[in-house]
Amino acid sequence: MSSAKKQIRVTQRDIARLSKVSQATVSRVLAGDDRVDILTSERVKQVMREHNYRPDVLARSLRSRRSGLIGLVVKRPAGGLHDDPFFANLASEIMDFLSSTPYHLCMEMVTDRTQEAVYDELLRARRVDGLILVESEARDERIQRLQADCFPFVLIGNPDEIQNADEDDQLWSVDNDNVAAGELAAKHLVDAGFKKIGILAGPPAVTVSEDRIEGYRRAIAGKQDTPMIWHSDFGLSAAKDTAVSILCGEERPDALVVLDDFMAMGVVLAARVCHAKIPDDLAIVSFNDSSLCHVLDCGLTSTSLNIREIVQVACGRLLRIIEDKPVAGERRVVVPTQLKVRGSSLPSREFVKA
Amino acid sequence: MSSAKKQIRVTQRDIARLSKVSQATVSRVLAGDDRVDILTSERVKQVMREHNYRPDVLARSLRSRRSGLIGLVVKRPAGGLHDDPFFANLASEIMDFLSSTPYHLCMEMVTDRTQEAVYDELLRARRVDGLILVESEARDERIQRLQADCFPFVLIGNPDEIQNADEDDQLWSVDNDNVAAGELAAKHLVDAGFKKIGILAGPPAVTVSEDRIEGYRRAIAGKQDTPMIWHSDFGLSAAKDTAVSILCGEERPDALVVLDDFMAMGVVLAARVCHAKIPDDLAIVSFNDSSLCHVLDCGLTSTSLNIREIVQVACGRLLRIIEDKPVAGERRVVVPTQLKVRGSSLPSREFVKA
DNA sequence: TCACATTCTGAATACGTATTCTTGAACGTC
DNA sequence: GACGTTCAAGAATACGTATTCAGAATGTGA
Repeated sequence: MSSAKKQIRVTQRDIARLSKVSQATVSRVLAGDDRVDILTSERVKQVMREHNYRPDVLARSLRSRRSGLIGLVVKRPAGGLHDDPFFANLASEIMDFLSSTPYHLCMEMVTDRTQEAVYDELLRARRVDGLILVESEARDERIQRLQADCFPFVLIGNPDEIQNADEDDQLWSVDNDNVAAGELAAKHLVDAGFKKIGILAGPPAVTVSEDRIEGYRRAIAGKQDTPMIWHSDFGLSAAKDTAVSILCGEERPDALVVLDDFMAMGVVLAARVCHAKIPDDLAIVSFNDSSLCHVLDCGLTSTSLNIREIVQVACGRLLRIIEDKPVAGERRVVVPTQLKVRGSSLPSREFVKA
Repeated sequence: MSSAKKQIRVTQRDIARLSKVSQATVSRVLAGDDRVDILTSERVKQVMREHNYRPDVLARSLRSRRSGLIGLVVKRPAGGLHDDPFFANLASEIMDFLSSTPYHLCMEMVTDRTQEAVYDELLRARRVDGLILVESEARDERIQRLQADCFPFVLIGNPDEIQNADEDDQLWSVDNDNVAAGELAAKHLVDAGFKKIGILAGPPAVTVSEDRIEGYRRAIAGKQDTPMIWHSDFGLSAAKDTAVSILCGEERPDALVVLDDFMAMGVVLAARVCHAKIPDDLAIVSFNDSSLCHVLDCGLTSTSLNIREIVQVACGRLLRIIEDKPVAGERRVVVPTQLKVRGSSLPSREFVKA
């Protein structure tokens, strides 16, 4: 019985009929058009309120050729999204930003296999007005397509490897300077007096790995003879395994730059296994400044990526591009990182070492 | 120059003109209507391919009165979503589920203040076809409204407090049995031989707190004279503070049921501060079975909520409701939980105690 | 009084699709 | 040869809105 209750929609036509005006006038009232008589306007508004009118977003979208949706496509990592606090942060900040705009967030998870279909569905079918692309791997062919289609998008990530030779092609991007961030992190360890500083990076092909390694190289240049570089998959247990073999190895580092907080926790576990005390036997600096940093009792020194600011810039620009307004500033915005120093990089024998 | 490249849309009318048929026929071909001649159909399809045609989701939505979007509204917690792995999991699983359907996920973050507006925008404006509601607090007036409007939704959470007296009102829900989960967790500690088992719950008004406390009570009934119950806000540091005062208090428990993994990590930190060894001085069992469980070197015993299964049921039902198909099974589905036993609840002196 | 600008509003149209209604032809059947 | 029947496909319409165009009413200046 109750399920038979039919959801009847109040349209502008209904409001028009009830206020003895035309549908066009109702539309104008809604748009705040000044050319409509103040009295008429008030009357119509009153009727709208009385009948609880709400414009239909579907019709409006068709007419205006705008869906009001911003797309965020994330690639499904091997073990689900669970372990990646970066995306939770990102999505959270984006929602936060969009909540003060007329736009909404449409989030999609793709695998390599479904990527093509999702692209079609989201862009060509006009489901979203614009796209936020999060790129970790260099040379993504998607970007070429988006540019070719003149589809509004911004890139969160490093465009260097991607940048089209054609200067005319608009590629707006925002990113941290990961080289600088890597340098900052490693330099902090150098300054703290460590002598055998290593870096545990993610897989080699990933831009963020490469960049931070480069920064690390710069920081230790002249301070340390040979760089100590290891790679591991992202995720806690992979990092732990690698870290165990590092700590049991010949050339044990006394400090480690680790590519993210989850991996750092893996290193922490490995250190316990290998009886290395943090920070005295092994100092750690990592990236992301997630809540994991507080899980370590002495606190994990980590690099804040200022995701909030990244999102502000990225979304702000995307909306301007969508609405065809001029975008101010550089093509590529670099958001500064900040090192949050905590116990994991502050050895108690600091002065002894120095 | 390049920005002037105008995105021209290929419509059914274009395809119709080019294949010398009517627009209606093109639509029929697209729908796979058998009443269209096979030769015509092939010809039209060929033209579609040649011109890279894609139906316009906006127009289709207006016509079919379906947006193809599923809404997920999350309340913004005090410190952002970052600390809540539950939502990251949930969103991730939902996206996963929807990726094999024609639906997409529209995620929205609200505060208490913006809740009303979002409800209007999402539902009344027909932006989404259905809603996944995640309810922690009892008696949410939103549910009444959704029911009154006959809007398709499913509830993830316990409907007991919410359930309308009117049996006819459709309220589909899926949830863990948190009483059972609480009982299971506490019983595990009883069986392990602990004598002074406490529970560190979240804020009192929250259903999940109440239910698990109730389960805890049942488990210790007859085994332990007085229940030891504490409340704290969610989040690592709040839990840590509370845990410190617990461990420094008069009646120190030898085992603690903690409401989620993040709070449990807070307890772990507190234990270090108070020189309590885990699990020998303090055993811990918590909930969510997140990746945080592996951050503790001995492993954190935790209760898997089977979020994947919850999402399967919830989304499966929601889609059937939206498409007006009969929904099978109970109004309220209870997804079982599983205790993942790890080191934090396995004292080395287990047999000594027993 | 007439020409003309101004102010408000209604009629008509378009957005791109799905569907209903109608038509035309081909094909028996009586 | 007149009359259903069936099949394929076109014409027309509707979904709910925004916008363009046109018209009525009023006021203004000569």
